[in-house]
Amino acid sequence: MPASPKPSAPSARARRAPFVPSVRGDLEAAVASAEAFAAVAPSVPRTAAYLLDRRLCAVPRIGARDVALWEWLVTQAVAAHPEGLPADGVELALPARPVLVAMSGHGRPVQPRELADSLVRLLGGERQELRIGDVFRASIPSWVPPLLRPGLYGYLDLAVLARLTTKGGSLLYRHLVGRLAADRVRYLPNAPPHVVTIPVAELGEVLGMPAPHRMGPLRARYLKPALADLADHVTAFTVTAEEAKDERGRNLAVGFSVSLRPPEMRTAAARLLPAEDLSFLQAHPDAPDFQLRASTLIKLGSALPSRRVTQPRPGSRRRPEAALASELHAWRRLWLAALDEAITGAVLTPGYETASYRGQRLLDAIERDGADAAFWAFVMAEVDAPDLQVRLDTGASDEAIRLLAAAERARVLRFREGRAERRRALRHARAEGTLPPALPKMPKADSSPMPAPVTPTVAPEPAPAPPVPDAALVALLSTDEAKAEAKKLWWYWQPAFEFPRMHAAPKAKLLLDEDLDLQFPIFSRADQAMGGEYRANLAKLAETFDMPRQRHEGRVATRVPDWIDADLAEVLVTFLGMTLTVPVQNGVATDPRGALLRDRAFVRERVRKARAEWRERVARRGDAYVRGKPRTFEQVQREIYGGAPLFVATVKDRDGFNRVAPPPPLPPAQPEAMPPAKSE
DNA sequence: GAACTCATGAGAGTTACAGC
DNA sequence: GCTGTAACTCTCATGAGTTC
Repeated sequence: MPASPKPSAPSARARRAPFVPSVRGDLEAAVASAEAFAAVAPSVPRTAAYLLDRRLCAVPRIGARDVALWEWLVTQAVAAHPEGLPADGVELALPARPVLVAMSGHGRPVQPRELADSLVRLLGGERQELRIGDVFRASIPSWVPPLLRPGLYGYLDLAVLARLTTKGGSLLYRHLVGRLAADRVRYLPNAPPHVVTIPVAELGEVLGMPAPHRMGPLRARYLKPALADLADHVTAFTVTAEEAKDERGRNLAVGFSVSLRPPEMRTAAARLLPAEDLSFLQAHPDAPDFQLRASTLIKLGSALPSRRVTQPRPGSRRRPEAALASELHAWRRLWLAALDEAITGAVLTPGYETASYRGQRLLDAIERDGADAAFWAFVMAEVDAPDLQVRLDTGASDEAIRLLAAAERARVLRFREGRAERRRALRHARAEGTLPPALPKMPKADSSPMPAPVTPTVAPEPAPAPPVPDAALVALLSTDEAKAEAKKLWWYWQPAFEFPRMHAAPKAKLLLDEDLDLQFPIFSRADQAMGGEYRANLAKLAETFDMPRQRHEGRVATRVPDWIDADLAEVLVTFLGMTLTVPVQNGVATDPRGALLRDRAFVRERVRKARAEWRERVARRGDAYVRGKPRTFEQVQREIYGGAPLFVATVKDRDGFNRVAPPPPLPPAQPEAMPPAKSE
């Protein structure tokens, strides 16, 4: 007799909302030029099944550039069908210009005729006569959609694909990314290389070599050029190959040793951390040139596995445990020590002379890439070759504690000096008349001395100005005065950009109430001409950041909703507050109103998604979860076992099989609502 | 005898440049 | 921005000789 069907409890994974893969990097910004494409380096998610499929390798006469084109086509198809590709394939009509950028990784712009040739090689059919501004047709064959059904994902870097020159290199890169995804390999510092073994015949297929697959030609014509290509252009990992032979010397397989490189800042994922964990940064600022963003530390925590928490064993399905907040603070202290060493020249270790991010080289990197990128590179260099962290191990000596304290004091002095310098510059600029004088505490609406380029008086008018035509609006925002005002507005937002949870809502409210009219008269007039879209964005920013309160709740401090994390906070400030500051400064604000509307729509979508994800997470954590309080044993167990009841009462049925006991009858409805009389 | 290395040449692809 | 062209580079197939 077959066992009675037992309804299995849904696992935690099954109950979780499915992971939605998305492109890393701004595709739209990337295709502006080949340089922008290399800088943004968009990465696209692909399932392991798709990456390990060999039908693309078998396309006759396929080249490295064809692979780059192919991945671009699939990316566009996925973007056009976010709910899943149709089973019978996808017909696309795409502009030629972006894809030419995505194929031009070798320094020379690819020409439309080469795109046309590539399309014929990949998809067959009639050759299309193309020009750079044309739209071309492409069809994704029906074998692709089933391979892209959700599963394990790896990320292909499209900029790497554009740079690779050999077809073996491109195909091997795809295959190795697929194997890393299938084997769930994640970065761990000092982890041994992950070995991917591929039999010779299979390797021939992977590299696109026609049969017969003999090791001699395979090695000389495909494998060596491919490995050299990967060594030159792939940034995510390094790979070496070793051939395995049998006892008679016959080649059996090739073992690829893949070492993941430390994650890059742009690809690291941000995660939710309690605000109090990183409020330390806000209370301990550095000089602007060296100030780190909270989001950088959060990303670092996600990218670097913790050394204090026991990590999952190799091959485990579990993700590595992220670094603890205390570990992030330790990295920050080390960074301060390195900064102090570089500025003062007081050498701490021999690495000062040799390491890539120490001494003057560290200061150069900060000037070139910014403090956050330099900090990231410094930490990754220390992870690879620990030097300063050995010297400054606080458990080893008191001297290390003294050095770290000295670095902290140096940070305070830097910050104070920078602040004093900014104030001196402000006073100097006001004395010279390049900046308006300081505003009185109680501003007079009728005596604003701010010079305006077109009309000198900018007092708020009772009736809204009639809409200015777009050309006039663009002209208004193209003057030198408007550019100066945009620069001033950009600086005005900086505190909110750095510390959004503290400053974003107050800044938005201040701008709405008085500062926009008084300090930014040109922007105020432009906003009136745009129908008040900028003010609407500011109102949206203030409302999103500062939750509405009940009457009995205090209104002094900003009350930031729980679902706003550090990244979303930056997005809100950037897209609602600072939208026009950069384009106006650069003189490229051709459609300011459209930009405001687009940004608001983008933010609305991000907010909706963040709120939905937060609700889902809270619901998963359990009914009695309170933010900031440790969960009970039972809550943790429920999460582990996917909500299945921890203890199940059973009874035997008439056949003698144990069944889940029916739930006990509910207590009588609301007996305590009407307490019985004491006399009873 | 199987598998490998090496040399060679054809053809396709890539790159750079001039001219429009 | 496009086209034509020549030089260069790369890919691929093939065959002779060598090694195990």
